[in-house]
Amino acid sequence: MRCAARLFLTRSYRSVGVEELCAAADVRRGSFYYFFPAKSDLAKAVIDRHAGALWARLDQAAVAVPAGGAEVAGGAEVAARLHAMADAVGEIQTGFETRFGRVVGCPFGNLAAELATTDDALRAHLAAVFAEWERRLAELCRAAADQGALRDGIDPGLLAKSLVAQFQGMILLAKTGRSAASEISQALHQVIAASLREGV
Amino acid sequence: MRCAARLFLTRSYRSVGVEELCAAADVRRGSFYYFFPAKSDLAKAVIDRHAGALWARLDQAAVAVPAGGAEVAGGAEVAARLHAMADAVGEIQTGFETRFGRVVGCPFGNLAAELATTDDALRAHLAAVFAEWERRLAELCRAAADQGALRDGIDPGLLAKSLVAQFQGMILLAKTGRSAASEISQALHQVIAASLREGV
DNA sequence: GCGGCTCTTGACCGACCGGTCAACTATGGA
DNA sequence: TCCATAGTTGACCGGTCGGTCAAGAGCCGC
Repeated sequence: MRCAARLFLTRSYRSVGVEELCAAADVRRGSFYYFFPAKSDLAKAVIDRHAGALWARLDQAAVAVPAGGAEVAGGAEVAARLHAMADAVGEIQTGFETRFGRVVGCPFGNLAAELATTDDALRAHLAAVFAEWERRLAELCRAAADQGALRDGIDPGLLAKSLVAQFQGMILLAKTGRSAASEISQALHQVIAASLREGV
Repeated sequence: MRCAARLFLTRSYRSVGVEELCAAADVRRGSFYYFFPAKSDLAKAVIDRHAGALWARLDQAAVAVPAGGAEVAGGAEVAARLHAMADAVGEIQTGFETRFGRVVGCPFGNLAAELATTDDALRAHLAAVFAEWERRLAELCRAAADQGALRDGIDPGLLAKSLVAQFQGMILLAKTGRSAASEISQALHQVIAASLREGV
């Protein structure tokens, strides 16, 4: 599964055959099919693995923000949490960038773009990951809205979705244009800052 | 080429073989290779076709905005142009949605995600399209900045890239989550509105 | 030693992949 | 009428795809 994660990330799902997958892991072809009914089940397992890592990273980013006493700060804490989330996903990508020498894309986004139209089970599985990601951000955005930290006209739910989209889009552009991973979190910070009221 | 555009869009590059491509166009396999050296050259041609359509649509959106007398409006015109751009790309997607019954993704984004890591020539070709798209938006954003229409701290170049990314990300989420195309332009409008000064 | 279980192995399957090719036909100008 | 050129055709290539399977290996309690 570690090898699969690496190969799917640096190349793509369809471009990596079961043969190559097994060779990389020093496993024989037949053994693979003893544990996985099909190649797509391996992909599902890889997705779950990445998802677990992402939730852990997001949780870690959330607790890293010192809890300011309740809402007295007028949303400063929730704003810091949003920026911390942006940094967290940005750091995951810079990690990939140093490991592989270039931006390789989001594990979910890559698979989603490639397989959403051809494998409905994987599509649904990835949709659930995106939904959970959005839900976590929406919680934060709603909290920001409740504290009056969002500008007029900003819908917290749409902002949450926009942030996931911003990340997915930036990483696609970085991967295609061979640009640096640092741009990704920059763009996220700018969108967040633009959505928050002046001064928070 | 029309058939190829449809099949690449509704499925994916690698999932559609040359055989099927030819069958859909009622062309024999050998004839195809008389005109295209390889399957990837067809993809390149399809990309160019889509790109031409996109530039035409963006130009059309630009002239649709009535030119307010110079910069006296304090950026209202340039703001309208930005929103018109968002509507234009949104309409392209709703067009696809009605044609195919679901959000099928961006012709460039789909191919970029799938092929950026496995076909460097196509990757570079797509990167050029994204760069041109960004350049067109950056022109608008810089004009907005010159007229003082952008909020403090908003970098026009980064905003331009963010808008392309927002579109790419939203469409990926819509495609994966089987949601409506209308969300795409909504998110774009919200990002644009958040980046502009109050009142413009 | 034995039976039963988990796991491994490599040969094998049909289907399909992108791409080639020599032979053929249709067309249009001289 | 003849020829050159443009375009067509379907058989064919080696390679790879995801997936199957019967046989066997290692290990366990008994």
